[in-house]
Amino acid sequence: MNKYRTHMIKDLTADIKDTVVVSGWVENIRDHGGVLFLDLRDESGTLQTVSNDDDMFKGLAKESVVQLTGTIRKRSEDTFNDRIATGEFELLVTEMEILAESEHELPFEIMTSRNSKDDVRLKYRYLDLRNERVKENIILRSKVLHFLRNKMYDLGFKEVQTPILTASSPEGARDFVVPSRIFKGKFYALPQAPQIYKELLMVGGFSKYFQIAPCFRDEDARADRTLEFYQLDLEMSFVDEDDVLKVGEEIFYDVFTKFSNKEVTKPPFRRIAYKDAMEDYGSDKPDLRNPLIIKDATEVLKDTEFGPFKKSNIKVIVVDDIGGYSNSWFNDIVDFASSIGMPGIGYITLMEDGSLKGPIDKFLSETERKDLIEKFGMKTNSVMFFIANKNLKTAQKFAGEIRNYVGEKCGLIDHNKLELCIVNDFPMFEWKEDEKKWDFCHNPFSLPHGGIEDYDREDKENILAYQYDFVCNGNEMASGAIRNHDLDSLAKGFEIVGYSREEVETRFKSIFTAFKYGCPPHGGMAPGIDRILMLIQDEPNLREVQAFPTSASGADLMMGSPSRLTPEQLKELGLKVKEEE
RNA sequence: GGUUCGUUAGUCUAGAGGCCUAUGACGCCUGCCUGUCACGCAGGAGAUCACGGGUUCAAAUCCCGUACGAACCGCCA
Repeated sequence: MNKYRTHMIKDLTADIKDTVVVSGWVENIRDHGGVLFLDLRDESGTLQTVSNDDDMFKGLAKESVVQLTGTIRKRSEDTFNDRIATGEFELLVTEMEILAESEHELPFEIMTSRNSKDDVRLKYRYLDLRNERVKENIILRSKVLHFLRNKMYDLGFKEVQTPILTASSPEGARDFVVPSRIFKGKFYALPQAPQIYKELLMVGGFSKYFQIAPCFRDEDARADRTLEFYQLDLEMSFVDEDDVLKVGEEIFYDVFTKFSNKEVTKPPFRRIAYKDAMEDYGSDKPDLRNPLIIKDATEVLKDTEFGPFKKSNIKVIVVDDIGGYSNSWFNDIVDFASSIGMPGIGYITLMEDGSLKGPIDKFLSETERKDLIEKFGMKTNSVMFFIANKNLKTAQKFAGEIRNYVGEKCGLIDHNKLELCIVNDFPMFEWKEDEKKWDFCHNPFSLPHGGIEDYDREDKENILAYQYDFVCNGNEMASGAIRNHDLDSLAKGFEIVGYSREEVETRFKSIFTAFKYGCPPHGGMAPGIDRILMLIQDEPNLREVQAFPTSASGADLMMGSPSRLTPEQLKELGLKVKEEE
């Protein structure tokens, strides 16, 4: 191949007769006195090498970079190692050259790096990356990117790159900003998403655009949310909602079936209206692996004497076959409920003799008992949980959390499934009680179902938008919409949340000007690459599928960012920084 | 901004007011060993118990604060 290696380790076979040169890292040395083994690792695999020279590997530290020359020798059958691909042969080393020595003491052992705490791993991420599983995640990421890119080209999309230095946008997440040296006192912003650019591409005549786009949001991170992440951003013109959803279904189905062994939902995915998702699952990202469905018992219990249920929305969840569980089992659920801020959670068990048992029972009338059992299909030994709250949304949200918790606790979740659905028909507006005003529920640029006339409706909470999320196993995987390409309609939507037409035209100048010159109907979506990888690899944390992640607080422990600038740099940028004492 | 949990040799970890001159494993160093493969055996070095303050006769251990880490709420159109 070249002067460093004749083969990558994965390309070695037992029958190679010529002299072999391989290079890589020393994974381990086993000295048996008279016979020594050195495990060599390169990007492609691991190889046992052997020497009978006691001094051959003397003083050599693990993880040093070496070049080994020798010949391939078949192992005797009783010394095969079926744990590595090269386990039926070894390299008899005649010569070793140390290309780069490593410290003898490492921050952690490569083989078990994933057991170390996150901060140590991130500080020495390049060592962590040598770990097989960590490396595998990043290699898989490469494969998925390759696959998605090919897929998009196959589907007739054109890849277009849009600026990273762009303008701060008034809506949405906080922007990361970059000071301009030339325009002192002015700032660029990093894109939260290439939203406006891709719509302008539609105006520019591109009908199928995609980009594997970096997105930046200056908001607090979570296990499934980082400051910067990648989306498969796509937009299409002359399409309706179904056209876009079909593309999304194909992308998700293909990428999951290709890279995961789990059972993947076949298209078409179930469409669930936002309202139904909230009602049945207590979430706009329902985990459909969980068979539990939330029911509404408000009507049945409308005359209840039980204080916490009075004048409340009452949600119930029935779980079969758990009636016999211990008090502490149920107390754990009560503890969970209190940990998420619920005032309490009631439950009743249907006994064999048809009676009900549990803390709530004594507050129920005979009619209520009968109705609850019949209406919600309680069987012997099933338990009904009660989630009550005066605010409907709160009741739904709490019920959704209980549904998730109990579903997992009861082992009802099939972890061998990737269960997809599409939540759509999001409401355009929601009423902000504290501000006493309407606000956009999702994306202000989405098209309302009824067009511009919709905005004249009195029941603004019922105005629905062509807006949709792809959801998998309870994770929001992609978000998208058919956009509103009518200027008057857009302006009217903004009016409802309190912006004058002049204001809107100034704030969204590019869009409002561009749309005056013939904007085709268009829509799109943006699947999250990191979350796709997280699900494929079953990682609990997004950072496991990123090559160089920051800590959850956004600090890069390896690079030391964010960092201070020198006074000279600040001066050149025209910036003054308030010093910490 | 808030809630919860955490921080003990290079790494992971034990520890519940005096049994701590801090446990164990891995790693590291030295020696032995001709077939191991997360080799084995023997020996050795390695920890101001995150930092600052307090309570106490006595603190790794209890309390307060700070820093850092993790999960979550807010936030993320």
